[in-house]
Amino acid sequence: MRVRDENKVEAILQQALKMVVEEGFDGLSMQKLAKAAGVSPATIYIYFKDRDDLLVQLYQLEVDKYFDYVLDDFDPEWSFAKGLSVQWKRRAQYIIDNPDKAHFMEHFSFTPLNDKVVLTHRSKFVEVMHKFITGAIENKELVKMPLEVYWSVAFAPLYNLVKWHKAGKNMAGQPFELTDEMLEQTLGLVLKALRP
Amino acid sequence: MRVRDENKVEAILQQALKMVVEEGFDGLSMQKLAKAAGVSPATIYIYFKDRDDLLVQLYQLEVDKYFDYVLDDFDPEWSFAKGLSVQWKRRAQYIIDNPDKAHFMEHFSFTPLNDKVVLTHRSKFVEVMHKFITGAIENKELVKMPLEVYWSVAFAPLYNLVKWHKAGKNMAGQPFELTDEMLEQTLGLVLKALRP
DNA sequence: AAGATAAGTGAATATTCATTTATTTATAAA
DNA sequence: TTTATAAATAAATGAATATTCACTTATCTT
Repeated sequence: MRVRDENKVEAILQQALKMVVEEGFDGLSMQKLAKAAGVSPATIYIYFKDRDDLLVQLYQLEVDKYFDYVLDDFDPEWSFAKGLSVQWKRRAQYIIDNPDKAHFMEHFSFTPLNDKVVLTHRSKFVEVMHKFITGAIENKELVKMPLEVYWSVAFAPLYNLVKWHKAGKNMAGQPFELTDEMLEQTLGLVLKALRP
Repeated sequence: MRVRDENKVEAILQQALKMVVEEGFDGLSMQKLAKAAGVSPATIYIYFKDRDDLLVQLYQLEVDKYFDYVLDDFDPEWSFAKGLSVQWKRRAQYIIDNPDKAHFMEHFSFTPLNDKVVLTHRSKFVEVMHKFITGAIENKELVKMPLEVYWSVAFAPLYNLVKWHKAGKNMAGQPFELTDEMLEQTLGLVLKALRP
């Protein structure tokens, strides 16, 4: 039996991600992707049922990698300030180091394909987060609030800043570059918002 | 001379927006759009140079409408708390009342077409915002920070909550519905973050 | 070394795509 | 009413699309 070449499937996935970021979802065609990945179009269909399946699998793989990175070593018993700071900086580091992956994940979530995503890894992730903020609320380190409100206040500003940083321009089209100082300040503001 | 039918161009634009939201940018074809709008494909090319031009114009029109709504009656001389609250609630109202428009605008901004957008109305908007927060900083009503940091902390959480509300599920795929109480609380947290 | 089997492929399929062309239609001005 | 003109269209164009098919190739097992 001929052996499976894992480089091929990895090349397909990473080229697909790159093409979506550079040309949008409507810029991704199977033939162009095959050429970019150095395989035959038919090879893609060995590993993926169809185009949608490829994109959904790619998204799930990237989300898993991201959450693995963010959760690594995380201990829900940490103080709220430490736990949030560590998570926040991990996220910042990952998405600044991997702007294409971050852009793909966010872009994907606005796509109708988002409805096809099934959750595996993520439920574990949310469990840990839930335990973390429930504990923080009990210890009076965090104002009582729904998980979604916490998450939005804590992390949405970060994603927004990185989005503008990647685009090189702010909401008005003016040049914008994110600095460490801005990140520090934003984290400070977020901590201030959430502490009782 | 035959007279221009403005209903036609409006139908084209609104059907395009709807199709993008429901089927993604790769679900928008000119022939399907023409059929949905009740016109011939060739008619679209009377009003728009090509597919990209249609989408870019649509985006700019929607952004202009949104910002007009948000800016209406706004006075940069208001106190920081009042100015932010008014803006925040206006935004919340508009995007909750017009979920498709909001979704389209956000989705678009992750698309390569975003690079083709030129700014007219928006620079005036940013001017007003800049004056507002500069004044607030001078009056010691707002911590000193870049406009982009202010914007991200103030509004990104709102957009995130509405995004989950529209999807009907949160970051973990669990059912989610945004309540007025959550909105109130989020605004409160944002105000707390930004005030000295 | 031979056989079995899954990986991998190039070329073809029918379909859909964005856009154009030749033509008709409606209306404002004469 | 006639004329000029831009709006509007149906039908057509060639290019690009996702996917499949018949076939070849590499490698493990025997």
